[in-house]
Amino acid sequence: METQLANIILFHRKRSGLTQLELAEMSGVGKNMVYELENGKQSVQLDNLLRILRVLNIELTFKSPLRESFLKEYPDADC
Amino acid sequence: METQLANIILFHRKRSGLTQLELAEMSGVGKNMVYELENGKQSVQLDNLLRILRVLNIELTFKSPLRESFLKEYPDADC
DNA sequence: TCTTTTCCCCCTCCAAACAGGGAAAAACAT
DNA sequence: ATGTTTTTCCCTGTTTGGAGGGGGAAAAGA
Repeated sequence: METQLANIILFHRKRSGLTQLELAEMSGVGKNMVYELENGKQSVQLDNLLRILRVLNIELTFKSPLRESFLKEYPDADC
Repeated sequence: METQLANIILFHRKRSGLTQLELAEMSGVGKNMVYELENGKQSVQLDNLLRILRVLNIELTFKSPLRESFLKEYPDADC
């Protein structure tokens, strides 16, 4: 993840046949947001990122040593 | 994900035996950040979230229909 | 019970994110 | 090559996140 985020978004946007501007408008964010995300900017609001990922049909999930233990305690967590 | 983020962070913090303040200081963010994240606030800076996840040893990864295709084009992506 | 720790939630101030405009540059067509 | 679309990257005003402080509630521990 981390630095890959830019590539992930770019890749999915291209595959979706969207321009930066189209993706921005569909996501309800400014056009610069998409540009900046695709260029590795990390100082971005989480909810803005999530809006974009939603349009691109990308889900975030987490991995950690405690994951199994967590899922046991929160059985209906979709992550 | 999404709304679960709060639970994930709380769960991992507790298991780590850290207080909100300790986690905040170790992560290099303000004490309110941890509190807000654990209370479901989505308007949070991505890099601040990542700092906290790093301390808690939580990795983010993504899931999408294009994932396999993406990993083929970016073989050394750790996500 | 009394004490200490942790959490909740208010406040203010400052820096920074963000939107939108615009124009040059690059990419992609025809 | 010429036109068209897309991307890059300025700039500006507005908005908001976020740090730090602090007080009181709540929980934990003695």
